[in-house]
Amino acid sequence: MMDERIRILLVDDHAIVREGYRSLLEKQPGMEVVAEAVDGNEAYSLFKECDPDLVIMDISMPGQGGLAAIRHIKQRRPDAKILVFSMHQHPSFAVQAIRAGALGYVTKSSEPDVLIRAIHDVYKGRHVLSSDIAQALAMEKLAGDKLALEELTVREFEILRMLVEAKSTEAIAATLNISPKTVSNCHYLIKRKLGVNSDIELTHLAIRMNVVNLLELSGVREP
Amino acid sequence: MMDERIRILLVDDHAIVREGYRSLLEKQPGMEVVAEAVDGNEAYSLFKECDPDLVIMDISMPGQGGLAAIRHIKQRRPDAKILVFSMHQHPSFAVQAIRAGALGYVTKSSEPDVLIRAIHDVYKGRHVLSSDIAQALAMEKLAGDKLALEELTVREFEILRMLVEAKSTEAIAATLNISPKTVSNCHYLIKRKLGVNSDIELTHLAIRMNVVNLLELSGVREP
DNA sequence: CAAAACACGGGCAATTTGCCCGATGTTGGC
DNA sequence: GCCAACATCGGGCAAATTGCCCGTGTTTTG
Repeated sequence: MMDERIRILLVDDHAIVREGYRSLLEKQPGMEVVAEAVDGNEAYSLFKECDPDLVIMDISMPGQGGLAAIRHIKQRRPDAKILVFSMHQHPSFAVQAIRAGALGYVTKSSEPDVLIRAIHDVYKGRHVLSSDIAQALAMEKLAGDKLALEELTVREFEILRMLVEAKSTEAIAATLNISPKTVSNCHYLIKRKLGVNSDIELTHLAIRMNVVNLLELSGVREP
Repeated sequence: MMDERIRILLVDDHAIVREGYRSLLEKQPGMEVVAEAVDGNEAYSLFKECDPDLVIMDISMPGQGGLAAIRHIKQRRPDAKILVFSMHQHPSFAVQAIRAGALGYVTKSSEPDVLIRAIHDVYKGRHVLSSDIAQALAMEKLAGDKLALEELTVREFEILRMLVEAKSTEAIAATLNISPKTVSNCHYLIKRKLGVNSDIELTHLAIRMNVVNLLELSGVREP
């Protein structure tokens, strides 16, 4: 009865962020970090091994990304509790994460207590969205500005991100373990769904939608 | 004599990252976090107020970002020790940060001990680059893509700009009163001269080189 | 359980790309 | 005045890619 601590698997590629989680969660009597992973593959392996009560996951990681890991975990255990904790403010990310099977989505700008509350909620099986995201989504809905991005499937979204990072078709195919032809097909479907007819337009759209971080592509220029 | 702890000002907009720093730095006897800021403005105010020995700064923050803050601080106190700790692997960031006046640049993927070492080095006035960045910079030097842009003829540059604005080959041909075939040829020559092999890479390069205005492409940014 | 949606990939025509070539200016040094 | 160097302009053609359709398994959903 005493021992109902939430056993947590932590997934983030930044050591300092993991340090932050640990430090934060150690102060919570009802929580315990039982494992840490630095990418999607390790996340899945450790999930199998540890069978945690809850997973806190970043979704922008090198290699096999977080979305794939979420689907993978959900496939193995459909009732897994996954809370995504991402730096991306753009609501599309939240939409994709929830569709991939996450129960909650909280931005890294959120205060620690928001995260703690989100963990409790997700642990109880409730959906959680941090307020900035919820607001952005609401705005979008009100404006009727349904983003074409949300029409994309999780897989397509995943491939889109790799494409705009200028990864080659072959590289993407190798990463995802699928045929280059499938990637190429997907590339075409993405372009059709988004209504663009060149890779350059696609890149613009991706930048505008914050699918990729402008700052990662550009030298920083500040006034 | 005993009390030569390095007094540190921490600047990062993510609470969890600050938590991570604090937790990490608390374990270091020679270091002490004397203040924390969440953006560039607050960083400058607190710098004036606290006069810390060293500043650890993230550079991708909302509002007037970290680079402006670095310049501002350096202007006030040219011998200020600033260590940039950023999630961005792209070397442009490091270049910009160092130019702005930072002494060191370490990526967030780095292990905690790398950060600790970097702090000591920067405190002593030494330059520090994390090894992934150093490697990327070396690569860039070898590739020499900075000079490549200057190899372009005026015409090529003109066409490049239209291309990255997502104008079609036909539209460009019509505008310039030349054959679409010429534009297509030029497109190829540009890619060859710049050493890229896809339009997406071309777009990235163009954005990095400021051939196109980021703000024109990026639409509305989230708060 | 049936229908829809999705992931995956083959096939194939229609473009586009990559690369080479030659025909014209036009600029600049000798 | 002449040659060289270079930029501009485009044709040609094989190789690669794209656009589009299709069929097959597998989940999700109503």
